[in-house]
Amino acid sequence: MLMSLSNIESFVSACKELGLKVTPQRIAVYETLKNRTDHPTVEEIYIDVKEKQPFVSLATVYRTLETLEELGLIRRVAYFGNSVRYDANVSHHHHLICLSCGAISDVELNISWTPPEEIMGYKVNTFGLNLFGICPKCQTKS
Amino acid sequence: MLMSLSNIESFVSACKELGLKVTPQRIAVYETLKNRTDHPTVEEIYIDVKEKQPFVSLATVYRTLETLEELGLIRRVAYFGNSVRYDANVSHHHHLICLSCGAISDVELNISWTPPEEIMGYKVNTFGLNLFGICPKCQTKS
DNA sequence: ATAGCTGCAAACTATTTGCAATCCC
DNA sequence: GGGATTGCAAATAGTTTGCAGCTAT
Repeated sequence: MLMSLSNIESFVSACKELGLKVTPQRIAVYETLKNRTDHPTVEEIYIDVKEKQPFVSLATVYRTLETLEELGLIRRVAYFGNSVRYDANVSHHHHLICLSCGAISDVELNISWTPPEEIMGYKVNTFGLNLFGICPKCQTKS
Repeated sequence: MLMSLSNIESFVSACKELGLKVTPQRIAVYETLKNRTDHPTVEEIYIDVKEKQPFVSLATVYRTLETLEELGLIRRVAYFGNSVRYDANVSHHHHLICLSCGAISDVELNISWTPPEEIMGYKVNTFGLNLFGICPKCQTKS
């Protein structure tokens, strides 16, 4: 399943607006992430990206992800394992996390709850809900 | 502020029940974590523990935390920085996370919401809410 | 007595950085 | 052309592990 052209195009125009150069590596990283829903690690993204850009370096993938995250085009995900995971879905959503294998899936939940604007001295911006459980695959294994 | 004796005692008896040897290092690690509310990293715990056990090794702190976590005496916390953080509060509670400095505080929130038992094939056990914002200290700095 | 712990040092994994070459605008 | 970006390799940070000696039970 390829990413729709409009997604690439909107990524390209976002880059231009933000003053980022549009390089094939950047497109490949973003496109890879956009095509996955499983919140891959940097290493996993790197493996995918190499199919399109065989000479890409891991350092570039790290740098690209960092840049895109700073600009809000992708999101770093709360994680429990020992490596960072990324998500191209920057809209407000929540996560389902497998306690057995660490997989993370997006969930849409209608929660009629808004966080307090301020609590314990913190100015609250946003919130995220993590549901912990066992994913379908791991249920089969056990 | 020292930890109350009853906390140490209950930790000791929990260890005995679980078949763990009660070593001064373990007590020091647990006590250190129990005395803090800021979800310290392993390095931070190590620094504190050294005040009581100057010859403790970092590897022991890592191993102790791992052991205590497996037995449910402490909890590994969702994190965004590049090191793991721990929490001696194993009761159900939520987190306030500072987007600027990464500090994590416990919050008690009354949320009249229970997660679905099953969603998208996952068997859901529990959930955690993260509120993201800016902590009091960082509000002052900016 | 002995299984479990610990300290040390070395190994490993994830991530970051310096730098020269290259590429977009 | 020129600053941003890349690839490579080396450096760093965080964590884990092997092993010999020690300690709680």
